[in-house]
Amino acid sequence: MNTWQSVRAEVLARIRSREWPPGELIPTEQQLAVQMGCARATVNRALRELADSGIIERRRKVGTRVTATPSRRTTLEMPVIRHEVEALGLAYDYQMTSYSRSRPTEAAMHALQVGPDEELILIKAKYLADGRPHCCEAIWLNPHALPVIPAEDARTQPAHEWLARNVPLTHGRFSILAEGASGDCAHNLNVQAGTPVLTIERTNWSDATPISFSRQFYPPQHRLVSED
Amino acid sequence: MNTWQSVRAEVLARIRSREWPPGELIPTEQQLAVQMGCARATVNRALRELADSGIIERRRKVGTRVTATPSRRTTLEMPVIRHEVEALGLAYDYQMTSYSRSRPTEAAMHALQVGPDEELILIKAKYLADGRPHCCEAIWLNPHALPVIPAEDARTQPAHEWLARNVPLTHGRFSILAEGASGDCAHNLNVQAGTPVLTIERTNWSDATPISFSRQFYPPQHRLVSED
DNA sequence: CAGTGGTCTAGACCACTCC
DNA sequence: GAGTGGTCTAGACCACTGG
Repeated sequence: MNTWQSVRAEVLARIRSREWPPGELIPTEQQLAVQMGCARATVNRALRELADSGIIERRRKVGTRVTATPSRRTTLEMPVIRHEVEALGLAYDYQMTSYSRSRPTEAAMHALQVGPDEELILIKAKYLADGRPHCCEAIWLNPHALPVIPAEDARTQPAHEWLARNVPLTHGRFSILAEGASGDCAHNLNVQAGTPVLTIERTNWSDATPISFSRQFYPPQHRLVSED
Repeated sequence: MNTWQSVRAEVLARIRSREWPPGELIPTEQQLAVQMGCARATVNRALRELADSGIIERRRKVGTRVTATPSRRTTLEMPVIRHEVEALGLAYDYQMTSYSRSRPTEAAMHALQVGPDEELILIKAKYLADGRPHCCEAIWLNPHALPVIPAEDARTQPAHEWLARNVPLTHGRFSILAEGASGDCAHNLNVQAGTPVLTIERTNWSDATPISFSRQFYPPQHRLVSED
């Protein structure tokens, strides 16, 4: 078969068999197309996939090289929490726990590029699965950069869902870390203060303007899983 | 310009402007090719990229739909620790702290699909950045599934690097979680027992055979970062 | 300048799936 | 059966980059 998948498989096999060892150049697209009896576009598609996976590195004029020390690259899904909970077959519930205008924390200042005296909207909330705490979050919104979310809207739906529907988000940034639960977070997750929690920070941008900065906290048994 | 990037940008703009709202079908490749004045293959390339990002969903005969509630999808790099440390401009060092044959833990049993009485190779090690603990790890290897790594090799290099050079790894599975540092881990990271650590579990496979199961522990200040 | 990958095209056929 | 996306082809030109 002359599918791009079969070309990818063949190239992968030769890399794994050390016929093309790490660090070495492999044949050009033209040569491979002849060897494999297919069009160059097909070879290109196969090699592009391998390059996206970090298996090979491609440079014009130089050629295609087997990555010497492949850093694993994997695609991580950050699901909407409602889906995450429902996928477990559990009853989903969202509760806003506070809505206020507050001075930013150091991290929020930095993420949203505002000064220490600019008041931001701060919404705290928790997500329940079958009535038990699944996750809690704090999200800062810049009222100068976007329409203000009404408290009533924030009470009934996660701010992220409201954002997705009302603001054209262009890109974002994730940060994953472990930390000890602070008082508020411990209370909402129903664990002792200091319990290790998995924290996911997220900054959302609309073009050049930072829109929101959120921190979501998951109790210790929670895992982010990914395959390749 | 009739590049696939410009087609992607145009489609994205119409989605963001709500001209094509979430859940709706967008025009067919054929129609878009006419509208944008380019070949269908170019439209296909653009839409395939958007589908890979989770922005749209495509089904034969049905068409292309704007994802109703986009779950964020992001690519996470799991770098070789040596590169990670050197990229910070710090001196890298690797130290094996123990090498033994041991009965598997519950997690290792499950990951490597062995019984409770099968002895596995267990290697513990730590990684240093400028002499300070950067990460520590425990890795179980199945001696019945692969050549046994000599203790001398394990002393001088991370087992993962040895594996990459000596076994054809086909795929893997990651799991990211937060937990409290256990005694060994706390000692190696030079923190108090119970300190929150970011744990990355990884199972590597060679075709249908699980080869290795590792757990790497990072101190609280460590972050996994990713952009989209 | 020349060699390599990056992309576009026009057309074709196939694979899947709804009706 | 018919409509949609998935892929292959042969050829062409472009973009980048090393010598």
